Amino acid sequence: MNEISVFWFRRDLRLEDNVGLFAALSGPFPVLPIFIFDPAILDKLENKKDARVEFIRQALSDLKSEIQKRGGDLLILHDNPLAAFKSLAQQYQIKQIITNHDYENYAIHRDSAINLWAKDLGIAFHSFKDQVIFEKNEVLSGQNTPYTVFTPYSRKWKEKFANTEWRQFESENLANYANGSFEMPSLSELGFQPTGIKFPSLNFSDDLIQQYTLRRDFPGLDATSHVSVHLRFGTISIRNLVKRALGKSETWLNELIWRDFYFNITFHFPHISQGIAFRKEYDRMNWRNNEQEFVAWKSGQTGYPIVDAGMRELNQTGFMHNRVRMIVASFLIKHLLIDWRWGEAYFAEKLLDFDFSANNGGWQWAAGSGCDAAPYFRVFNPYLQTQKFDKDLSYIRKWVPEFQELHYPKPIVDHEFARKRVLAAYKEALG
DNA sequence: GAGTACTTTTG
DNA sequence: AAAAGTACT
Repeated sequence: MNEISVFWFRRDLRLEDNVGLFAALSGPFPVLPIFIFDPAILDKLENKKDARVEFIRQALSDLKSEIQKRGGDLLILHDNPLAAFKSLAQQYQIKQIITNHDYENYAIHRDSAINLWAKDLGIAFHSFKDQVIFEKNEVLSGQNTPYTVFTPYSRKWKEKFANTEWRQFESENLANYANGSFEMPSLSELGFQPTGIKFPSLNFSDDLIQQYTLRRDFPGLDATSHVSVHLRFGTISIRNLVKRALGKSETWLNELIWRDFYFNITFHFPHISQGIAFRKEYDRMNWRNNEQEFVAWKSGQTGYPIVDAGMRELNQTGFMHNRVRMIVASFLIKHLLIDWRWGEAYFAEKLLDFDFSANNGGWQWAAGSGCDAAPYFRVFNPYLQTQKFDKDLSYIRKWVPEFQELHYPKPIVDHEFARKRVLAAYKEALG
């Protein structure tokens, strides 16, 4: 049997600047690159029209042809990962398994099971930092504790970044692949159907980064970079993005640092992965959790045009402008008094760029229960938000075409009434 | 232990 | 100006 290294792609679906792939291709054995569609993840997706599965397939198909150009092929499996490795080990003499770190709860357990199995067979298992700039205990406070406030974290991050030597991992220039030729599973074989959703194209230029601070808050402008979906699946490298941000926009760089920050929070505070609030006392909240109002929110029928526009953008495209994400989150939690986890779950289902850490961080920020969160008594006023950020109503008109100021359905709850109600609810829970 | 600062606000 | 509290140095 042929001796090989297996490189396991997960959230790093690119050849360029891929740390683990570079290590694999630099090693002594030909590399068999694989990707595994995991039924445990796919079966949880209740809606069988899921654009993220299509995005992954497209990215895999691109990867496949790039790898073929370099004399190998990408093996795409649809199986429980441990079972997949067991059967691979019967066909190849696997000398090592190489991959990049994945920090989510499920992934950590999955990887450690495979690591254990490999160890028993004398197969080396190596994993690399690739997805973030700094991980685990690399950025700690003076007390050697993880930061829970963004600004001091970001100061330390920047200091450390400046004092670190950064190299390129030119994995795309290496071609040490094992021979092979494999079929690609079709969408229907994976149990999914086409959605018709188009992916937002990367809107990413030096010009955009430079104007980011001025323009990013206006959802009617196309002024966001849309890198999030590429970061989610690793079709773009975080190191390249940071390099491009340096010296151009502190605000845009900070957004990338927020991403590292939330990954770190997930790593250091595992209770947030069990559905518990970062600040546990916020779980004493007495939510109303009205099902009908939740349906109205999801479908964009709250009678608040800016909220409805955001939810319709999400439903139709799998994307929502960040300013509007804050508005709809605040509305669900504070105006409707619905548990932020319901909103978190709906975003998880719909967002193409869904990432556990960033999504959970964002929702708990809005709920006041998170690290460095908005104070609970800050209740976004949807009318003022519209005044400030969509004054010409261009965003609202785009997503709510029937909108006419005088003939819009009545709000499902009065703003001032809801504001007082939620302040009382928080006081009761926290007092 | 003191002093400073804290993403994205509102009435 | 006010909303509450605490993380960090």
